[in-house]
Order: sequence, then C-alpha cells, then structure tokens
Amino acid sequence: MSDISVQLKNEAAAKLPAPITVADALRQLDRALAKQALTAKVDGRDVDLTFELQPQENGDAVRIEPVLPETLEGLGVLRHSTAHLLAAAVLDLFPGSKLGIGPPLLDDPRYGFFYDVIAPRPLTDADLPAIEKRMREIGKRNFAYRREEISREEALRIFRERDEPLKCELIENKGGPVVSVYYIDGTPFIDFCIGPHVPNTNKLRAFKLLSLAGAYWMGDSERPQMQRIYGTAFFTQEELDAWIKQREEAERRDHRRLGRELDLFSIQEEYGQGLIFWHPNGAMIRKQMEDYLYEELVKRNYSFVYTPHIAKRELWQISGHEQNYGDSMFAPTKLEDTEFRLKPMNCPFHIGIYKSQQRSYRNLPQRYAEMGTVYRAELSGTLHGLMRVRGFTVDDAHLFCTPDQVRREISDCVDFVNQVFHTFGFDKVKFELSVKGSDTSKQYLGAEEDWAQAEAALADSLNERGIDYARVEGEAAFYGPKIDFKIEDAIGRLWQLGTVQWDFNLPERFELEYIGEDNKPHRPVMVHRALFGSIERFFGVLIEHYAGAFPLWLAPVQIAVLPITDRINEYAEAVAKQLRGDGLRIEIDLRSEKISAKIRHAQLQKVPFMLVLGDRERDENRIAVRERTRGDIGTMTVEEFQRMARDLVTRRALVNIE
RNA sequence: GCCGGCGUAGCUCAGUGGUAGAGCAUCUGAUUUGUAAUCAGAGGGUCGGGGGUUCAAGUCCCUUCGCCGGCUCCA
Repeated sequence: MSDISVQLKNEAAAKLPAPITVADALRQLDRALAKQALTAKVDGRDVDLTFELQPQENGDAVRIEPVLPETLEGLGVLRHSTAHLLAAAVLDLFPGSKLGIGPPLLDDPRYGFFYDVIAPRPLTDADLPAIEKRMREIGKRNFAYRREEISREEALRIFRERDEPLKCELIENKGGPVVSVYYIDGTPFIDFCIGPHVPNTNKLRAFKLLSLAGAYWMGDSERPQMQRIYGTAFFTQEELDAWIKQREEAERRDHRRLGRELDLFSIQEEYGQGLIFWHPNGAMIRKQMEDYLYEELVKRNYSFVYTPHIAKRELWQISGHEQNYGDSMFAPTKLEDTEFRLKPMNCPFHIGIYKSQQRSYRNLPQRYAEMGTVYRAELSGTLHGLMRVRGFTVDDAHLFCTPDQVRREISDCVDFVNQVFHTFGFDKVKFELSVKGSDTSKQYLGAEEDWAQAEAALADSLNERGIDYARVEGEAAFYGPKIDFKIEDAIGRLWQLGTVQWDFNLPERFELEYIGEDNKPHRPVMVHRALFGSIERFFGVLIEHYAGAFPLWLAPVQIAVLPITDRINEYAEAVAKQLRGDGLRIEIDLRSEKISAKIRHAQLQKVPFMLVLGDRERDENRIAVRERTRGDIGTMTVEEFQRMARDLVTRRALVNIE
C-alpha cells in the first residue's frame, strides 16, 4: 500500500495511505469539516465524497476543498440532490413515469429546483403532498447516492430497458464514450447525471414541493409537453420557513391585488383580455408619471409628436414588421379595398415625420417623443395583470442623427434612464447589453463593422457611468444591438422596462437621408429608446415597488381631511379648499364615523397625510397632522403644512418626512 | 396557443344531489365621536356561459369563456 500526499485547502500537505476516498481523507485531516462536507473539489474538479483519490503523477500534493453548506455552491448541490430525491419518489409512487431533466435553480428566487416528468396519468396539485411525504420517507432511510461510470452503450442499454426514451435522447446528444449515472440505493431511481451529489439522503431535510406546471421537452413547443414539479430546498428548516414567509409577504404586494384594493385599474373580461382600464386613482398616478417625463423631455430638447394608431398594411410590409413581427400584430382590417393594421410599434410613424421634409446635418439630431399606444396580439396564456397586456403605451422616442452624433445620443439616453430610475427609487435595475449571437440560424442585418461600432458605443455609455451590466449574446434584435433595463416584480419575475436600440434596418428600408456638409445625401443613424418601456408595465412594477404606498408626489389622494364631528365639517371644508387651491389632491371624509374609523380607512387607502380636525384645531386655526407611517406628528398651521407638502411634491421626494 | 388548477354577492370565502349563506364593502337610520373598525336595518346572486344526467344540480358529466401557476413566445 502506497502513500498519497494530500493537501486540505491551503494547509500543509499530509501523507495518507492510498487508496483513500475524499470522505476518509477529510476525516483524517479535519473531522468537523468532514462531517459538514457535501461534496468536494479535488484539484478544482467537482467530485463526490466517495471519489477515490489518485496520487499526482508528478508527486505533488492532491488539493482537496470541501464544498460546505451555507455556500451557493453547496446550495446548488443540495437542491440538485433534492431534485433526484423527488424523481425517486415519483418513480416509487407512479411506476412507469418517464423522466426528463431535474436541475437546481439558483438564479430564480421563486424556486429551488424542478424535475420534468411524464407520469402514467396527469399529476395534479393534490398529488404533491403525497410525493413530498414519500420524499421524506426515503430521505429518512439514509440511502446513498451512488455514482457509477459506465460505457455509453451500457447506459443506453439500461435506460432502454427501463423505457426512458428521453434519457436515452440525452445520452445520445450529450454523453461521451463513458458516462456517469447516479443511483439512489434502495429506490428504483437511476439518472444520467454528471453530479456531484450529497453522500446520502439524510443530508436533505428542509425541502418543499411548490407547484406543478407544464413544460415542453427541450423547451420546444413542437415536442411533447411534460409536467414540471417545482420545489425548493434549504439547509435548515428555519431558512425554508423564512423563505416561505417572505414569499407570502411578496404576494401581498402583487399589483393585481393592490390594483383592486386601491381602485387603480381593472381588466374586464367582457371588454377583452389584456386591455387596461385606468380608474381615476391609477390615472392620476399615470398623469404624474407622464408629467414628470414631459418635463424632462423638454429639458433634454426632445420634440413631441402625435401619430395615428393604425396604418396601411403596406407600411408594415415596407418596415418589415409584417414579415418579422406579423404574428404579434392584430390581423388586417379592410376599408374600401385598402387593408389597415393596428400599430405594434411607433417607429414607422416617426419615420414618416422625419421624411416629411429634406433634412440637413445642421438640424440633426431630431428627437421625436410620443406616448404612443400600441397593440400586440399576445397569446392568452402569456397575459399577466399590467405586466403583459395587448394594448399599452410606450414612452417612445426615436432619435435621428449623423454617425458622429450617435455615441453622444446613446450616452444621453443612458443618463436619462438612470435619472428616471433614481427618481422612482429603483435600486435593483439590471442592465443588459444584448449583442449578436454566434448562432447562424438567426439572420442579422448590417455589416460586421457596424455591429462592432454600435456595440462599443452602447458599452461605453454604460462603462463611463460605472453601471454594471451583463453582456448577453444572441439577444440582440435582428436589426441591431441594444441595452435593456430589467427589474424584478414582487414574486421574483424579471420584466423588461426600457430599452435603447441601435437600428441598422429601418433607415435602409425607408431610405432615410440627410444632406451632409459635402452637399450629398447620407443615411442617418436611428436610435429607438423607451425609459418606462410600457407605461402599464412600469406602473405595475411601481405598485409593487411601493407596495401601493406611493410617495406624496405620485399618490392619487395626497391628503385626507378628517373632521372629528359634524361641528367641524365647515372648518374642514375650508382647510380642504385652501390646500386644493395649491394643487394638492384632497379627500374629505364627512361620514358619520368615529375618528379612528376614518383614520383606518385612510390608512388602508395608503393616503400619505391625514389631517385630524376637532374643536381644538378649529379654535386655534391649526391642523393636527398624521403621517402614513409615522402617525401623529403634531399640529401646525395650514400654511406650514402647505409649504412642507409643496416642497415634497416639487422635489418628488421618495419619503414624506425627513 | 399548450399542461395543471380555479370560477358562488363589489371583495375574501363557506356551502358533497333536496328552500343560496357569512364577514367586509355599499345604502338608510340612529349616534357626534380625539389618532387603525359605533350600533341597527336594508339592498345586492339566471352560483362564469351553454348543453346534458336526475323527480331534483352551485354540487355529477360534456362543452365554452375567463382567471391563476408554468411552458413556448416576448423589437
């Protein structure tokens, strides 16, 4: 028996008798660590604890680094192994089930893992508790996760015998000559899997199955649809409980619930899916959002335009929308032998305005802004509250400029969007630079060097502001690269808001020109940009962001005037009138209710300020002010309050009180 | 569009084949109130729509529409 030199992390190397497994080596080096370890890295390679250490050929020490709980990597292993446990339970309860894939999910806060299955009969939510129970039973019996390396042919034979066609397909597509499979001993489960896994099922304690959903095999809607079982797992029950609690709190912020409770908007079946009705409260907020934007647009030297909602079909053929985007457009409608289509985007209309006269380099850039309402034929299953709708308004703008000007324009757009997010108090915006992919199946327009130049301009505008962004290959539009701004909703879904896009396509298609210094025609560069993206979606995100408690400048009702008795009504009316005269939005509660009931009502409506008025206030000609989150903040004169409120509104302050 | 689930009063929900209910909200009356729910009464429903089984359907079956969670899609 020879020795093997083993080094634990950065500690000194030790000689251990070979052969020896990682688990045994760890036990000899550090018992506490050995107990905790889930898997390990051996010279940087992920392995199970049962992995047998081999001496290095050059005699160097083998470096072991255990993968421990409470690390992201450890969590990934835990969830991956839990997914296997799930599959084992399904096979046990529903023999004959076909298995798909079952990965851990670390990026998506909604879930921890899933496994795709086709059971002999469709599973329903009611089956989840039984499956979870079986997982616990298996878990308690401390079965081992056992890895085996076998030939590809052997693996195919095993999975064919078990009638697992999907697994066979995976092996054929992904497997090398030797593949690894994992068993959970004591169960009928075997998986084609690269690992690594926890040593035994006893490690898995805090897990929960969450939901059941449909999912296409290999994400292809032409292929069979499977059932995806979602679950999550943590190292301790406390972590799991905290996660569940947080999820419940998040659900309380759901904009669909708050939209109803605060009477902000509705969607009405009898009028059509995905069409938004802005009620007075929501419309008031929207007006504040738009007013803010208009103010900024003027400061940034944009021009305003208004354009139609519908245009000749031919226009959409010239623009290429019909060819590239036709599935998302409402079908044509005919009038006197001419076909028309509702607009899914505003760009062709703004181009129409650009083309209405000859342009010179001297009067570029032209910046056309419009709150343009567009209609898209989204599939019914994709609709979601305000976030995904069929009719929405884009705070759109198109910038027409010379090639020399475009970098500056893009940079200004990024500055603008940054300011907007700052104003609304968003701090968790994700920036993505979407560029051309290497995938040749997607047709991209424009020359290689144009793409490189455009990408550099976009990247620079982010870099010069120190904005973190992800570069995403293959996500660019076919007509050019873009920057997207995304944000998470209350339940962890990511939604795209605004975008800045460089367009190689439309200036060509519409043969746009400007006359240059050389007195010759040149092609302008076109940039699309939206900050909110869709006003509906941005509003949805805003509702959840503030949990319905809007800052003063946005709140539909800013101040509730609450007289304590009927005697005070007249004084209350006078106070309300004075504040209204200053442009503040006031509601007065003259109901025959106790003051605590009126306060409760205003609190539930999340009104920022309440003015409690009784005999004392009237006699002293003052008001008692209550702030939504602070409660009673004392009395003051109407003028003092008015000054404070006006200041908060003017500054678009995010909090009502410093 | 596809898979699974769910549709009962404005909202949240109860109602396992035998006379459609509760709380909140709304309206009316009484009460005149000091910082998160005063009391009493009233109105409100073709139980999502259509069809079927049955002596009898909110309840069972079929179908259709919508909603929810995913998948696909998402300029």
